[in-house]
Amino acid sequence: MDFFDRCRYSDVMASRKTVTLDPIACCSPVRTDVLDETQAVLLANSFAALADPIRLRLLSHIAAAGGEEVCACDLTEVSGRSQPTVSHHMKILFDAGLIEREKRGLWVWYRLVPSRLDALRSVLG
Amino acid sequence: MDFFDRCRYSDVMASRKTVTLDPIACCSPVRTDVLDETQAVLLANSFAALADPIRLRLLSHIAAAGGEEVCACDLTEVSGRSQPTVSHHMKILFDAGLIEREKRGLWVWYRLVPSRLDALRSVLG
DNA sequence: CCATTAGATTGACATTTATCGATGTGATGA
DNA sequence: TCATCACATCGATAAATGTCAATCTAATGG
Repeated sequence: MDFFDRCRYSDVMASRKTVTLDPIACCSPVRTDVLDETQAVLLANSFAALADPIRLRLLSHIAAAGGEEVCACDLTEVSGRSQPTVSHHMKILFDAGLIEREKRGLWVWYRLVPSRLDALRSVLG
Repeated sequence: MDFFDRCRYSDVMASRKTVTLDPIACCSPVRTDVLDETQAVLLANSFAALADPIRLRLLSHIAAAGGEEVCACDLTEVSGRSQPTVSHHMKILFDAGLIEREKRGLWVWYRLVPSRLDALRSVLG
């Protein structure tokens, strides 16, 4: 699987839910090369996950835990939104690969995926 | 004008069109502190400007010019969108402070505002 | 002046998105 | 087996967004 295979939209989408490879890793910095259509769609999708104040605060709350996990049960209070709404936003962050989730007993625990934030960051520079 | 004054949403919005100060500069990295509501709204707005593939490609095209200006007249071809649509997207990038525009004669020339990309980037790390 | 040209604005439309009540699902413990 | 709990999903609705044809605006050159 070469560079271009890894950049194919269908492949990337197929891997989004399970995720072992980082779809952003294949994109060069915005600042040096002109993005092709595929890269642009992919990146836009990632930035869209950050383009909502509620999601930024949820993400920031998890990130600020410093590697510790955060219980989903705390997030309605953090965000001031209903449980279905929080669940919806967490799914978007999860699908974007920015957080991992693990269910233990009745509770769901979230943690950051720092490499994904790094990847997005590097795209900007 | 102290830290919190600079973070007030109304102030930031009022300064967005003229821009001498960088509204993002007041925000700490997502990864270390929990964002307050005001910072989150502001940042979400900035990321929203990057959350569209057409805008990413337009921005990337300007960025790839390496400090040179890019003529608006080239951008419909670059993006494959109509002139009004391109104008709409350029306005969003401009309002987000990511590009500057200058009209000379009949043409409009765009250039990147690198500091704004830097600011956004630093928020991610 | 007037015609022409580049780009912005307007208005309309279809699509997407954020939101939440209601309901589904799966784990827990009595 | 059953009630309860935490979270996900569904369905509906309102708001925001991307798109373009038509039009407006301002600069240019005759």
